[in-house]
This record gives sequence, structure tokens and C-alpha cells, in this order.
Amino acid sequence: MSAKTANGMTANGMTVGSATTEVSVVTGMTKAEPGGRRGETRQRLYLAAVDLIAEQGFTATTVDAIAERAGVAKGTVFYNFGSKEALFAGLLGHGIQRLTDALAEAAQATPADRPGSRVATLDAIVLAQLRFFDEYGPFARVLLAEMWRTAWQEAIVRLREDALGVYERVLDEAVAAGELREGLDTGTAATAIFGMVLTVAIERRALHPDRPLDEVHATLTELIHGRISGTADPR
Amino acid sequence: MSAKTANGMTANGMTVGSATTEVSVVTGMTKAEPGGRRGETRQRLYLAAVDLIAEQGFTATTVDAIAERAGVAKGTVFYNFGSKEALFAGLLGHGIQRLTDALAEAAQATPADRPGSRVATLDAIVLAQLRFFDEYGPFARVLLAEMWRTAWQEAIVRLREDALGVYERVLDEAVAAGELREGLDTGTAATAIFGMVLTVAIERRALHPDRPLDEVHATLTELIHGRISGTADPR
DNA sequence: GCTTTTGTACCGACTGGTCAGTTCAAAGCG
DNA sequence: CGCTTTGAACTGACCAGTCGGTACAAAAGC
Repeated sequence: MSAKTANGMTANGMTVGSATTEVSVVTGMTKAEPGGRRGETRQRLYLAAVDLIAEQGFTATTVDAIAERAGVAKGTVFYNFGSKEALFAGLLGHGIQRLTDALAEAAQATPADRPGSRVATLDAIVLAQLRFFDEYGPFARVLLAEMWRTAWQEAIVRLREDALGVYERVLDEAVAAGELREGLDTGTAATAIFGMVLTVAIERRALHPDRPLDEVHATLTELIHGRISGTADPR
Repeated sequence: MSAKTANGMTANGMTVGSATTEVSVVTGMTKAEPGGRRGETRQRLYLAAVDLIAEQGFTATTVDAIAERAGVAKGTVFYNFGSKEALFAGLLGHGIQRLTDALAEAAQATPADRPGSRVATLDAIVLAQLRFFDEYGPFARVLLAEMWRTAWQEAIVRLREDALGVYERVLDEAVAAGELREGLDTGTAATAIFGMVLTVAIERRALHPDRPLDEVHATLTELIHGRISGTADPR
């Protein structure tokens, strides 16, 4: 029950490099990458906050509770972030950045010059998103709940432009390459796929945590490129 | 600023008709069907609450604000629902019921005995969901945000069993009829489609309110039964 | 017919508690 | 040494829920 654990560091214990703690001239804030003292405090606060907010929502989660779960004094929260809102904004931005990285990496990792390869890239991105939200489940819940709230516009704009942009770009390329029907509304399709994967990822964590991820992925890819209906001829 | 006003009676001075207001012997609560005075008050409270909660979230929305927007005194809220939570639970249940009705009606309205017709039924349900959330946008936001919160389990169980059940049943029938691949995980697929449509419906309302619904629907159905990738042959 | 009673629906000032954010002196750490 | 954290007390706003009361219509007495 105590808060001693501290440096547990979620999964991958890899140290993240030299930890220069460079100071942004613009904001006066220290960049504080994960290695430094301050960076570690922030990391712990993010972790505690995202857990609690996923369970209870933003307003219902008190700063005291976040501080306690992070094993940190309340004053530290305000020293580091200035306000509860700023903490949450940072949390959103941080998570969206990591999500975008994960998706972009998946997009780049698949070669893109064989026939049908753009659709294969799409599958890879879906898998990456599924894996990401499988690992950061609470963040998925928070994102889903806050995604359309006007309050966090800046973060949401980045989500759309960056993370959803990865999908949209690949879809556009696929259209250009003739792999997908000309005139497809790639913006809507990107949102659709993203929302679909997000929902399914959360459902799996909440209801079927031991269903293999690959099976879920298989169902989704079937759904996406139509192996689902071999027949298919409405009208 | 004084408190004299009293009998102001907000807007509509019309007397509300016969208003049977039958009393349930079991609960002692008045049934309060939509026509009655109480029913109308509750309706107004639902409407006000769903709007505010969609914008700000459950905890951030005060009972005072709900009462004010509904044109009702704060005491009336507690007279009618007993607590803020009960009001919200009622709101969720009410909305889920209507959603389920809308989906079930769409499912029934399409005949189910021509080849490919189950997939056509699927399209009809998607359209019904799209229309429903287009009309009740704030409810869509609330549902998305609260869908996985443990606090409202009862409502969520009903959502899964009833509303998602409509999808799952049709998918099962389609598998049985050979229209969809044997062994498809219809539970996951149902969640996937539901989440996809929900996300897209909200995005449309928030970002492209005048994009025709039919176009969005077309994109989604393409996505679902694979007209999206005519080519498609990864690996 | 008319008053009196009864029950429902609603009102809004008030209360007791909660919480974001502040302050500050005294450590800890690099 | 200077940046970071601690811990605890404090404030001022805010809020869910309460409670004594009003309004009014329909039944019950007279």
C-alpha cells in the first residue's frame, strides 16, 4: 500500500540516454527527459494521473490523490506543472507524441513498393495501435473520453494531424497507387479505423484480457480490407 | 435578487392535458409518462444534463447548472431523481433504450432471405446508428466518454447486451448463412463496427456538420464489406 | 356549492464538506 | 551552491444534498 516502489519503470528498463536536462530558452522550463530527477518525478506523476483519471475522470480526480499515488508531495505537483490542467495537458501531449511515434514507426517499417503493400502497411499500423493501447490501457480510456472535449483543443489538434495523419497519409498513398478506390474519403476512413481500433483495444483490456492480440488484429484486418464478406452483393 | 417570485412558472403556460400520472404500487413512484407534468420535467432535465455533461463531463457539471438550464429549481432535481448519479444513470438507461430500439427497428425493417441480405441489414443498422447519433450528438459524446467507466456498469451491460447485441446477432446470422467467413469473432467485430460508427458520427458533428450523412455512410459500408480494397493481396 | 384536507410537484436559501491552489521553512540532491 | 522536493497548514471558492416552505388540483366533508 505504501508508495516506496519508485523506480519500478513500467516495462522496458532501458535507460534513455545521457539525460542532459536541457533548458528551453523559450519557456524557461527544463526539458527534463526521463533520466533526470525532475523527469522521473514527472513520469511518475503522469503515470499516477492517467491511472486515476482513467478510472474517475479528470474533475473527480484530486491533486492530492495523484500526488499520493505518485509517492510525491502535493507541492511537487505544482512546482512541476503549475496547475492540474497543465499536468493533464502535458500528459495528453506526451501520450499523443508516443502514439504518433509508434504509428509512424510501423508505417515506415513496412516497405512500400510491392503491389498491395500500402494495405499491408495499414495492417501494420493497426497492429501498432493495438499494441500501444494494450500497453497503455489507461491512456486509451482517457483519450477516448477526452478526444472530443473542446477543453484540450491543442492536444486534440495534434492527435488529428499527427496520429490520425499517419493513417490518412497511408490511405492517400494507397489511393494514389490504385490499391484503393479513387475518391475514397480518406479523412473519414482514417477516423473510422482509428476509432474502431481504439474501441476494440479498450474492450479487450476490460473484458477479454487474455484473448491473444493477434486474433483481434486478424479480425480487424479482415474487417478493413473486406476479406470479411467473401460474397458481398447487396442490392 | 430577492426570493419573492415563486409562481413564475417558467416558459410554457399551457396546462399539460389529462396527465393520468398513475402510481406504481411497487415503487410508490409515479410512472410519469412523457405527457404528465413530472415526465416533462424529467425530460427537460435529461436534455439539459446531457448537453452539459457532453461539454464538461459528469463531475464538472453541477446540479445547479443542470437545473438552471432546464428552467427548474435545484430541489426539483433531487425531488425527481434523488441524486445526481441517479439522474445520470436514468439518462444513460433512457438513451441506450432508444438507441437499441432504433438499431433493432433497422434490423427488422430489412427482409432477410435473399443472398447477401444479412450484410445489407448490417448496412441498414450502421445507417440507423449514424442517424441516431447525428440527432442525439451530445448523447453520443457522453456514451463514448463513459462507456468504459466502471461506475455505470448496469447501463453498460445493457448497452453491450442490447445495442451491441443487435449487431452481433446479425453478424452471427450472416455467418450461419454463409455470407461471412466461418469462425469470425462476431463479438469483436460488433464492437469494432459500433465503435467505428460512434467515432465517425461524433467527428462529423464536431468537424464537418454539413457533410451529407449518406456520404459518410457510404464510406463506412465500403470499409466494412471490403469494397475498399479491390486489389488486396498482402503477402 | 363551498370550504377543508390531502398529495404531488416544485422552490431556493442554507449547510457541511471538499478541493485547487498558496505559502514557506526546512531538508535533499547533483 | 542552486535546483528540486517535502510537509503541513491555510484560504477561498464551489457544490451535493437538505429542508421548511409554497402552489395547486382533486377529493372529501359539510
